[in-house]
Amino acid sequence: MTTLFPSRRIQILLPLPLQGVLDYLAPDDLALQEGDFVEVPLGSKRLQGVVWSMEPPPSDVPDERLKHIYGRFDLPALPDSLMKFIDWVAAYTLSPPGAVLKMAVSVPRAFEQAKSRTAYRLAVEDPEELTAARRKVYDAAVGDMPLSVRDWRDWAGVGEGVIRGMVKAGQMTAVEIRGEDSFPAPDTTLIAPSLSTEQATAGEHFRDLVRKDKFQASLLEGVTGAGKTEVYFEAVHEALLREDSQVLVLVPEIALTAQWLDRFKDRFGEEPVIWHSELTPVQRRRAWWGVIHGNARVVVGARSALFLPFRALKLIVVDEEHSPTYKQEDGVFYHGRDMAVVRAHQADCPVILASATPSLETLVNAESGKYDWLYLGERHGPAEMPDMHAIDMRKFPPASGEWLSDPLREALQQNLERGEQSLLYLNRRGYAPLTLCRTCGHRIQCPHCSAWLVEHKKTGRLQCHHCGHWMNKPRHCPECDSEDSLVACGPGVERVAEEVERLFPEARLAVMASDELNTPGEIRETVAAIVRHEVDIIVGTQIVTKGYHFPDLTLVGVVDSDLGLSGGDMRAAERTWQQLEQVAGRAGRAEKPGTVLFQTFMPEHPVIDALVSGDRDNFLEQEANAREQRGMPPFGKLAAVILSGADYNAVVTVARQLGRAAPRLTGVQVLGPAPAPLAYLRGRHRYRLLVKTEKQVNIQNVLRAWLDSIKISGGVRLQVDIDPVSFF
DNA sequence: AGCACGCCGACT
DNA sequence: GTCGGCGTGCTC
Repeated sequence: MTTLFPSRRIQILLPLPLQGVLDYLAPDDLALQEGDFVEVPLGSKRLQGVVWSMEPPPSDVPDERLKHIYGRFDLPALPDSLMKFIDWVAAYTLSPPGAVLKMAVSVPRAFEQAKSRTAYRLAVEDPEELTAARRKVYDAAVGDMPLSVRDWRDWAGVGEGVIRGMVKAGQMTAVEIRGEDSFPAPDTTLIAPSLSTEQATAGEHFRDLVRKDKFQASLLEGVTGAGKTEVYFEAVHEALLREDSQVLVLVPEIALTAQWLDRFKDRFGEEPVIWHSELTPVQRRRAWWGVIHGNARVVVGARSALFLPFRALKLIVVDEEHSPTYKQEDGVFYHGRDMAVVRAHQADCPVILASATPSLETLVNAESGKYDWLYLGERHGPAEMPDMHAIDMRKFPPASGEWLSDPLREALQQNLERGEQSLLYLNRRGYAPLTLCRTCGHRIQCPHCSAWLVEHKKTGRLQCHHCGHWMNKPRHCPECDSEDSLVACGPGVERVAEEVERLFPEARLAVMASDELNTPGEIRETVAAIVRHEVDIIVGTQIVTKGYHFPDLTLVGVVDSDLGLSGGDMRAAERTWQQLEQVAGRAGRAEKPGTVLFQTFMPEHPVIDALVSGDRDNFLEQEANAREQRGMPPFGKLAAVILSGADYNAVVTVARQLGRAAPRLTGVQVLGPAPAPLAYLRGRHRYRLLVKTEKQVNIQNVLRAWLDSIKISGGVRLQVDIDPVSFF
């Protein structure tokens, strides 16, 4: 059948987890190019998609089954580098390309035409005669930037009538600008802070890379407090000197970067464009439009910012590159740090991975010369590295129900007397991680997960940290019904805070945990209060490790240094070291020297030894050797196949079936199936297989061939996690 | 991801 | 005899 209007076949990628692209017909007279946003029918719905190819390969879907596209949106095309990136990520993670596209375009009302508004710019260069008011307008003008009448009024300090008069007189012309798409450009003329010699050297190196305008990955390693941010700001500055350039800075958790934003504003006069999943729909749309139209020059964001439609990416920075938060573990499983390197490669621009405690993966690449390696060994300004000591808890056991040893208590006391700030770190939210019945030994578990419920005294609840489940703390044991027999076991930050209150009733206390600080504003406020020294002792989880600078903080006590060392995870030691090194780095960041005390039951453990002796090279080398021997990443490849479902038997059946069909190839090893470490999560039973291959093996091909050979049914879901980081 | 088609329990 | 459960499969 021929259609009335001549049309051609094109391929559209829809932001849905479909197998691939779909063919559509587009009228010949509609100018289209790859990357264009179009609207198409799918079933009974209208959907937005992207032209993925104008020359589709032959397909077995005949022309007469094809539908016509409705039309094209008036938007810049999806940049070619992003299309390549989407295809690459899809192939690498074994995800449908549409699922990856979804991450790039899931912006409310992204395709609607923005309301345009009228702005005015000066039309005549240097008019000879001007009234005083009009003179003011000329003096206020910045380049030929168009402003609305109202903005001119406020900016130049004249009445609106003056502007309208100038329009009438032909001294100004009207331009239509899109309603929401402008961001103020960062100011590159501000005076940079003075840098130390090593900072300046590293900064110059990065400026050079940016000027070369080629892909190159670098590790910027620097002890905590060495001023890495100022160094990569040099690179950001250099990139911004180029016209229409864009820069992406990835941070682990955008909610926690208030201090970072302040520093950026000091350096560049404006706040960067912010991107994360908690943005309101309006903010999201505004940021996305700013990026695709090119006027969002610097974006700071969580890992999902990698999928923004940058037109002219000239630099990517991954701050705190070791952070496990870069790993996305739902939907499309990807590692933000690794994908940032790929993104930079495709955009052909430099990428800087910054950390005080680099991941083993990155260090191996730096050592092999694949990445440039810049090292900052001195703290900036007068600050020195803190003293680190282990407290052997076997020698100084606290009384039952208490968690702070005598040496740590004494150190806190002295620090208080000196009027300096202290931080107690415990990576455990809530009051107690376990509630136990003294009578029958019952442990209160989450009904939907294989995990204990954590007591939160503040809310009087027992709460699951893996799903949303909670219950009020009961008075009777749910198992044996004994009254008042439930006891809290182990410490969380709330409990340590309680102990501090008891010990130092006069001290001003702040608890920093995600349960206490819900919004970026609350975090900002608490951080500011600490900086103003309105707090003497901080008790905090994870979130205190996020690069804060507290000048008066001189003592850090790690309540349980051993937490996280047990439990078979190949990254347990590395991660614990990173975390503790980062916490330790909060101490003594200004003039006053810092002390760090690690409470531990195994002071001889390599992690504790590495921290106390400062010999991290030796520690990391051992870690690397251990992994190399076992063929683990980064020396081999690893993927996890996770099966989950509400019906235990169905899950096990599929798992066994997969295990039997496991590929038998040289250089490929399949481990399992075995119950996944969290064997029951959110009401689903979980089984896992691990695939380990030698480095030269294409693990994706192995997985595809294997997984395609098995038919999965019965409500069982299969997820593939390439390069898994957490093993839960 | 939606949404429609399709085979087995409690209602007018 | 029909309404409806959500299990499987398709959408160009």
